[in-house]
Amino acid sequence: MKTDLRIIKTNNTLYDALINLLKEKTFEEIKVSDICQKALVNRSTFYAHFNDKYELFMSLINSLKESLQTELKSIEETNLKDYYLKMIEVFLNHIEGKEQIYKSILINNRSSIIMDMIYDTITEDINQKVTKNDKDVPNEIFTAYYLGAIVNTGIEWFKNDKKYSKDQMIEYLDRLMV
Amino acid sequence: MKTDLRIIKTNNTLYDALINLLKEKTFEEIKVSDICQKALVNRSTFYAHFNDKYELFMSLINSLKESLQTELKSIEETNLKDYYLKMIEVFLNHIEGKEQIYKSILINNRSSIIMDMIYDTITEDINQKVTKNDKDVPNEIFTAYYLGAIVNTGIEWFKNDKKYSKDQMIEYLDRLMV
DNA sequence: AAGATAAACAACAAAATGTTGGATATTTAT
DNA sequence: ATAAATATCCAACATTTTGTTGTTTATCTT
Repeated sequence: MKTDLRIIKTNNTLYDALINLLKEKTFEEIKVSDICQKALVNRSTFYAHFNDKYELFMSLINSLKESLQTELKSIEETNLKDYYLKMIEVFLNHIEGKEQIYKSILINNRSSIIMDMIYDTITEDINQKVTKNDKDVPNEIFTAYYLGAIVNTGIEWFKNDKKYSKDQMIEYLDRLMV
Repeated sequence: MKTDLRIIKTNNTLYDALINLLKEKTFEEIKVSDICQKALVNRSTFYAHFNDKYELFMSLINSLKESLQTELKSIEETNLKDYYLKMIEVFLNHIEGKEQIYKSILINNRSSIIMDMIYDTITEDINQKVTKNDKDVPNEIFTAYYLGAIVNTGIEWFKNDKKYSKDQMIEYLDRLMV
């Protein structure tokens, strides 16, 4: 049994409304009524779908997470170094592909949830595929270090209007990772 | 003209109340009335000091920022590598010193604002002191990379109940930075 | 085309936010 | 130690935002 078109439709317009509002104000400043007004959806309908704005937001974040997860699946390398190099590419492609959404969230809001989401998602993927590192350091530390470096660099690149090309960035990150 | 003791007093109890509430719930879930109730401060008094709970929160974050700034001043190294090694120490000491506050914020809440604050503060300090890096990569990229790595590793260490000693962590980070 | 159901609408209750004026308590400065 | 200054308390109120509900209308599914 497939989902009613009307449901998909209102969900999407609610997502869109939220994304656009995020360009104007902080998430905290956005009221449920703002979202509904922009989405041309009745407030009672909103509550039929989500308990509050956080649920809507998390649902949005979750759809991003699912995309990222799928994209990470393409990485087959289990060797640490190779995995990271591939991952950098997948990651930069990912945020570039969802540019509008990421931009709207990163403009007025602190990188927060998004970074956590990305970080967690990649960590899970790494833990499944890569088992040990060559340096003499515990795995969690190792992962925290390199993921922190790569994700943060990617986000900064993105926030600064992608001053360098994606290929250039991959090049830079490769060089730094040596 | 020094500040009225009463003001300092209520401000402090409001901070304390917020910090303790953060151990129990998300910042979003905390209401102004909750804070006042816990602080034994009248709600109208709260509004005499802060426009909303965000202002209180940001004021708290800001006091953390000021400490960190002061502590970073002790670093005199302008050579990049040396700066980072010193900075790691200052940084880990900083979060360990304010353990209770950082813990309360990091338990139920996403690392977000805190990480941004730390990241921004150290970046400013770096930009004042260190001018160029040896690798063939733009400065912002370089900084984003290493700071992302170090700060993230530090936060993860802290969130996981400091499984390793601080000296051990400094050792690990030194090794990874080579 | 008929039945099912989502969305709109309107009305309401409750929670939380802000604001205000006057009484009370504490602090500062003399 | 006391007077003047002012921060806090208190209580009441207006406003905003959140949630909920029952009915009608529109849209989708089969």
